[in-house]
Amino acid sequence: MLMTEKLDKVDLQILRTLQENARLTTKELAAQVSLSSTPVFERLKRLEREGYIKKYIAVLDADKLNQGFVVFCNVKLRRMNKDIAMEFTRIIQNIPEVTECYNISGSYDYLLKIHAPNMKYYQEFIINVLGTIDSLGSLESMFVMDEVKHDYGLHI
Amino acid sequence: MLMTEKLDKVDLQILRTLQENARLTTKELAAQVSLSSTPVFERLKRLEREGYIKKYIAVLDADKLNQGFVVFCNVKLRRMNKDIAMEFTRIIQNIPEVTECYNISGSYDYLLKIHAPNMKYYQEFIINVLGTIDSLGSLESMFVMDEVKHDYGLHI
DNA sequence: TGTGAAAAGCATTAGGC
DNA sequence: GCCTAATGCTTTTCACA
Repeated sequence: MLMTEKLDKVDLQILRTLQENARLTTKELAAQVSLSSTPVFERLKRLEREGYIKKYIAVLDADKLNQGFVVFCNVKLRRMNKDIAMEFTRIIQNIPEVTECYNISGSYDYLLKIHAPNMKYYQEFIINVLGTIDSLGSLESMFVMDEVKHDYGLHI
Repeated sequence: MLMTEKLDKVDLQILRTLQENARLTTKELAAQVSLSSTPVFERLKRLEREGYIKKYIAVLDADKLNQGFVVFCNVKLRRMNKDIAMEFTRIIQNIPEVTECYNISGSYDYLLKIHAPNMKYYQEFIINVLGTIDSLGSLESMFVMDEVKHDYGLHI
């Protein structure tokens, strides 16, 4: 990774604003930072090119789309070694219900975030999908009762 | 919440596509679903209006923005009752390092996701910020060593 | 619902400070 | 770096199938 120049206040303001609303026009962004469209357009392209902006996404309503049953799942592997870990992470990539997976420190090896339509679906998912992964040792489900806070965006 | 009509295949395809790239033009979206711009534009407005699309965001690179030290933190309250829970969640809303907070089932009451620049910052954050919350009982940090998977988008 | 055409507005480039 | 001005697209509206 090449070292890139430091971001100035305007760059940071652009990033902050886009974290909140990625569909603003260049013109609207420009108004926010008190510049004309041209420099904002160029800065934006630079920020994309240099990887500060990874992608633009639409955040959907999980409840309305029948994916509102959310579970964090702690996973311990059968044994933590390279082959078993690689097998596990490879399989996880192809399970769409698992939307996030982190290798973490502590009593467990991985933390998964799982989206399902409901408890029944989740129970069957555990039995028929996660439970069949050979590299998996043990598993602990933490059901999300309430999403208290979800900032899409960093504190920059 | 009013009951809205069911989504058809085209609506779902639009949502799926926007989860991947929220900056596609109406025209590009239209090409994907083999329609002209007009109906796609109208469907999009409807999906926004009815709340299927909550917002559009730019996903930034946390490492490049000095927020790449990520920790999941299990929190147990001093006592789990309404007042204490409300106080805790109110405070959490105003801590920018805490990007996510879930009320969960299990041995702990809350699961937090925290972004920090580095371990030293995090340690001071625990002592000076989280540790000073009166409603907090105990705390367990799980450090993210690797983000194995992060799908921005639901399986729809 | 859909199409296609037209008006209004934006993104993008060029030329200059 | 920035600006303004010009261009070619896109979005958005409208008339109509």
